[in-house]
Amino acid sequence: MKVRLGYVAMSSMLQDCSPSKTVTASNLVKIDSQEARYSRLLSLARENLHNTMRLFLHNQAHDVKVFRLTSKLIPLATHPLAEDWNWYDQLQEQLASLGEYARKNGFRLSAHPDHYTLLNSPRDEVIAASLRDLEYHHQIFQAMKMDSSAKLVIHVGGSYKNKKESVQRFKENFALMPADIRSQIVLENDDKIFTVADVLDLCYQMNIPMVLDIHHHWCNNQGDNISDYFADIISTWKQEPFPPKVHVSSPRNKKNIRAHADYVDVEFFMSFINQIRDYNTDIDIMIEAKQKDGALFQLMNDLKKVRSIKILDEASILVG
DNA sequence: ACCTGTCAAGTCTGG
DNA sequence: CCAGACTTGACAGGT
Repeated sequence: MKVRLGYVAMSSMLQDCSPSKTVTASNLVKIDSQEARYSRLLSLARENLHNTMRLFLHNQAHDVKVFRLTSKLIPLATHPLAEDWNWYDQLQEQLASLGEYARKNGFRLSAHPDHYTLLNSPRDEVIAASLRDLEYHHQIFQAMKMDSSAKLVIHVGGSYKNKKESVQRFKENFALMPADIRSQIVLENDDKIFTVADVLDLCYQMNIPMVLDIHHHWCNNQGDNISDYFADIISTWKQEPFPPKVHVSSPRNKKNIRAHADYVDVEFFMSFINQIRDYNTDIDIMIEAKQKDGALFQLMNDLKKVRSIKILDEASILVG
């Protein structure tokens, strides 16, 4: 089975290459004319897209095919201050060339709308804001001309003191989402509320692929053994062009187990690989570590010493 | 050049 | 009922 490694949003190796530059709302309102505000936002966005292309070139040069785009590509895109800013038309060309490069090189791209995107909130305004945020992410991929294999990874949401009702609300609100957005959404187990078992159940009912986060499972598992779920998690991806996706990170330390460590521990990584190798399925692993691509390449280097695997290129391995 | 408090957004906890 | 934590990179304003 082939295992490809990827990383999140930004490089710790490239200097001055942030794809997430922004301006604060309070600073933007200091600019008097609407036109000048939008032009400030536009130039930041262009810089972010330019740096994203640099990241793509860097990734391609080092065989990294799995990558998550930052949610901050277009500054304040869903903020009321930018409501009438037509970023889509202005950036369409630049986004299209990113998409073209990504497809040409077989990149697997995703995005991870942040924790404010909650499809199971009981509050209408939260649902509306969440839909806006999902539409924003969807538009980015649309401008890049990517299909629904470019996924939006989200969590189920809050517990609102009643998990059962909260899951029910997720199902109802998810069903109300536009179909093109629905087909892009995948669900991930979280580190506090919805376990692998919870999310897997929901994914089966709603026909949604499931991203397994091994670190979150470690924090939130109700005593479940993860290997009992591998077969079912894998099969949620069977209709998809890409193999199952797994998030891997090491806990920062004993005191702060939910935070991500700088690097991924090779023993920790291999203990997961050794559990899943019997299932003989290709997988893509998103390395979630503070050192980003630095952590990915460090892990690849550490893996050279592991005899039971074969190094295929700078960012993928073969597990026998 | 470097440091620190703050940031658009929601939920949950603890006082 | 309200303030603060949660998590994160980057800004903004200070030294």
